[in-house]
Amino acid sequence: MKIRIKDIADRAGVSTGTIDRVIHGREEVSPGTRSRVLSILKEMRYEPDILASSLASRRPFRIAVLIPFHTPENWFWKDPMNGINNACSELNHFRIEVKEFLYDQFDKNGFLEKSVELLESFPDAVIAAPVFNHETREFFDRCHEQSIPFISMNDNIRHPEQVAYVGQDPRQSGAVAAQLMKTGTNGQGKILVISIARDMDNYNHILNREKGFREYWEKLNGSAVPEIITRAIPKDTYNYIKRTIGGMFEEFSDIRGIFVTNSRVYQVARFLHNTEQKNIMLVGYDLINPNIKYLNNDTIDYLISQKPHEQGYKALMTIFNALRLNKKPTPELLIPIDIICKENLCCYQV
Amino acid sequence: MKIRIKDIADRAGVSTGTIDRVIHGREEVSPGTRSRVLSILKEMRYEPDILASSLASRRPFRIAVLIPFHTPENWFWKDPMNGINNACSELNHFRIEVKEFLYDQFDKNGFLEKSVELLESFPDAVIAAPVFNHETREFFDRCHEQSIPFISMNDNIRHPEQVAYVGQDPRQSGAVAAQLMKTGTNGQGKILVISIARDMDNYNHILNREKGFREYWEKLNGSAVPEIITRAIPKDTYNYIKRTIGGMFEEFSDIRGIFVTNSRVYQVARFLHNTEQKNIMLVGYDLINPNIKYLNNDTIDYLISQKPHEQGYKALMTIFNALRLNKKPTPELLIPIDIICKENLCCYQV
DNA sequence: AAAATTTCCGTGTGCGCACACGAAATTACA
DNA sequence: TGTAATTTCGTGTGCGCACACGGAAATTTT
Repeated sequence: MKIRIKDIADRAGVSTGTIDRVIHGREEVSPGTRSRVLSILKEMRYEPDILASSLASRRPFRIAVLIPFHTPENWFWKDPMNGINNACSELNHFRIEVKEFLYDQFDKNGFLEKSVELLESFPDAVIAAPVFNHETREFFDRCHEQSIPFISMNDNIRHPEQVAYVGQDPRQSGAVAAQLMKTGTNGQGKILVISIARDMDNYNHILNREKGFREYWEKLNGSAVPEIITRAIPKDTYNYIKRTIGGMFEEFSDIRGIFVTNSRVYQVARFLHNTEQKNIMLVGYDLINPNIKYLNNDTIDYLISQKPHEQGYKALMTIFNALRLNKKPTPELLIPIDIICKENLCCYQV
Repeated sequence: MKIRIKDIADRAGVSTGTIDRVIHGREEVSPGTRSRVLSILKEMRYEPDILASSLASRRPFRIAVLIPFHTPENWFWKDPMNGINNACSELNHFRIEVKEFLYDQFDKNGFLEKSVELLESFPDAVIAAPVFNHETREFFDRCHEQSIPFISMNDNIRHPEQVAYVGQDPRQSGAVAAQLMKTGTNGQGKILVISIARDMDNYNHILNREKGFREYWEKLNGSAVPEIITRAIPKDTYNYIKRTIGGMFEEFSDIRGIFVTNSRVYQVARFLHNTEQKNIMLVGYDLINPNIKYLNNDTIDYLISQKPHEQGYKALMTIFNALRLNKKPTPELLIPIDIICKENLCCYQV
């Protein structure tokens, strides 16, 4: 039923050793038999038995991870790493090893150093998050030169050679936020779009989310459309935010909703809570603790989850499936845009 | 590093064959050595290598599935079965076999026949959906007698011996629907709760969803609370539904929202669409085609997904993990209560 | 033409486990 | 005490593959 190396060998009139050499692309095979074996392999649709293969090979399958490290103040990259490690432990029967190359997400040189270190370790595959766009692109080129397959997560840079991209569509998530806003405000009044970001971190995401948010209303015809006021806040200290948002409330009347384009939404929630403004609809991103706190006391109405854990998990699973099981993935693995409220929160917490 | 049977054998002063007999609970081992080996196994924390184990054993791991079949008119059980089959093909390296025992969900005798047939095939594990509560309970007892592990999905019956339950919390999903309703109506006006169900299928689910919906408003203090009017519709023909709902609109003024407690929400959507009532908020269940149609044309505002595919997938994965990998699962595997709108629909469609 | 390389390929062993077979030890029975 | 029956256990083989080793054939060198 199942085709084994032995079957191929019999058919080709050579020994299993030769088949093995062909399969693994090793030398010491004459061009003639090599091409003959290759065609028989294809013809008989040989697929290696991953059980026997993993059992017999001493060397583990080594995956290198190149993402920023997390700190007590910046836990953003903690969940993706956990997701990767969880996937790894689920697959550890297959002798998988994950090696972490973690860098400071604000230090370009640190990134470069780590990426060199990574390439010198000659891993079997790479998972990377493109924080520094240009540098990551060069790093991927280097991977390709060394013929190391790689996968990108969280932020798409569409390298022609990448196995896949795992992440969320930021435009679409902006549209989801707009739909929630429409349900809550019915298109009346004004809506603020607030981006709180120092150092432009994740700036692409923020821009695209806002874009998707605005496009939603443009596509709407016939219904009422609110006035949308955008503001970028370059500092994430509470005092600064309080002053900025407070100023906007003085400047504009009839504000019905606020859409915060990233995880800093808890700062706006804090402001609304402190000033006891109950009837403002508030939507933001990410299930981090301060956000959850304000979700539970009804200051934040909805959060959109990026599912960082699942991103890491899927990245590892996908690259394993692609390389060990020969299952070619869809090039863009889009993570669902989950809408979280107080009532369904519990199911999403790991 | 890793403990093998050989290590245990050396330690116990016997051969690997004896260890094998102890591990598999076979006879032909003296009580003395058996207990000695058992304690050494525990002490050294032996865990079998599932790779080698699957490779060496000729017999596949046979899983029996006892759920209703689906028809062109009743596709409810199609996705769970697909989820099971997908999980199976992901695990098929490990020599897994799924055998389906499908019955008519309205025919109790058919269920009984299939369950007898199943037990006579002596599977290694069972996945079942408890449509007939009492009969399923007896069936689980029978499984336990034959020492066949089993897992229940979609509807919880809490059998003491079951490996786990996979499904959604219907109460909580009712609360989610209520939260959406509150966002959309702000607690003003009246809300209808409609249950369209012939033959009381899934009746428990329906009751609990309504319960959760009502409890949400009871817990609310300080805010406006709408008047909630419940109605059960025992037939699912459009004419009947049109008459009933039409009557309610005549009877009650200021209806702002409708919550349909199951997948028949498309019938209500059809009514609203035909009568051109645009400002009624409509929330229901399940991503089935007619519902998706009305979601896309803005008649249905939100759908709650039961993720039937994921339920089947998780059921199989869980029982495999529990039995082959010795990973004990959490007894209740609750599927997230996903909120679907037109904008995030695409990510959830398989 | 013999020797020295180099190219090409077959054989054998082991990964950790399952299971069949048969041997040894023990017990039962005459 | 000897034999048969039974219990208890060890050995060997195979699952499909990876990889080391060494041998034969082809090629080059002397």
